[in-house]
Amino acid sequence: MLTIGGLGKKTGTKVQTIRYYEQIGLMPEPDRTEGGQRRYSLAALDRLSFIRHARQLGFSLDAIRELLDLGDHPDRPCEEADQIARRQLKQVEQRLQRLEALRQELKRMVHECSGGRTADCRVLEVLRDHSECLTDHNEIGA
Amino acid sequence: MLTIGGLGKKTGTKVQTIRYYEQIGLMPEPDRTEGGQRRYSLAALDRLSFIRHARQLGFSLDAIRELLDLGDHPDRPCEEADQIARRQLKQVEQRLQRLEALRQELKRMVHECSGGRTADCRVLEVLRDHSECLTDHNEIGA
DNA sequence: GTACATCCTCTAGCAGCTAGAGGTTCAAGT
DNA sequence: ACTTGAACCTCTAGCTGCTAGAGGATGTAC
Repeated sequence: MLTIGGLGKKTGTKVQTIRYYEQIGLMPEPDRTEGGQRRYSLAALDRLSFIRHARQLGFSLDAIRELLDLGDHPDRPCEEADQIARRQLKQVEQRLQRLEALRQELKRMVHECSGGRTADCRVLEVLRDHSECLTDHNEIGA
Repeated sequence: MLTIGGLGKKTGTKVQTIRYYEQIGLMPEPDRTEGGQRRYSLAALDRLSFIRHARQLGFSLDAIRELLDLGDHPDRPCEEADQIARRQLKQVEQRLQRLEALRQELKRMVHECSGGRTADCRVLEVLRDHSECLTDHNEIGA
């Protein structure tokens, strides 16, 4: 039986975050000691590891919820899980494209700055005038 | 003199967002009609364009605030602006690296899924067991 | 028996918006 | 001059995914 702190250490999760996952129903309510402290089973450790790993791969908490549900029904076809992953992959690829365009733009900005007065700063100039951009970067590249 | 809606259209910004920028002091308080509606000058249009463009390039509102300050002092050296841009470039490059690693992992996951039952789903399996990963993806790739 | 690390709940905050309620103003058409 | 209706106003609350802090209780080791 793990304390919440122990579980946090094993999974690289802050204590508050674990409680937050419980609050939003992503982690089940664990057993408690007589004094009211949480004690976690190995199943909880597995589940949290899954969640954290999926987070690291950029899945949203909603997507993770779906994936966890699917994992609980081993006999259902796995198409859904596959689709969620494909969707995620697509998103990642789109973000990559946008970020790459941003990188180009920023690089150009920085390289053209020769270090004079701000009045002549290419960085500020480019920001002032979108038409100088080589790429369309219409969405935030985050 | 532009209405807030007109300004929004010209810059691709939602009306609420413009008011939000005003609230946090990124946009100055504009003139008002007798009835209390906002009316914007061309200077305001320039400023908002600058802000939106910088946002598209991924700068934080704080960074933008700094950049705007620098733009208001044309005689100061532009090193600072350059540094802000370099910092941003670095961040973008780091994100690109992480996202690329995630893409690999997701691609592998998806390709290995042969479409059976969830019990045998590679997607779920990989998520369950981090040790199957080829890459370290310790931070969220967002 | 006492120290003190860890736990508890609760509330509020972060970025950067976005949406809605409930009401007012402006400009165009008649 | 009057009416319509789109666009404006303020205010509050919500989104994601946590994170931090207050103020107090518990558990464990010595």
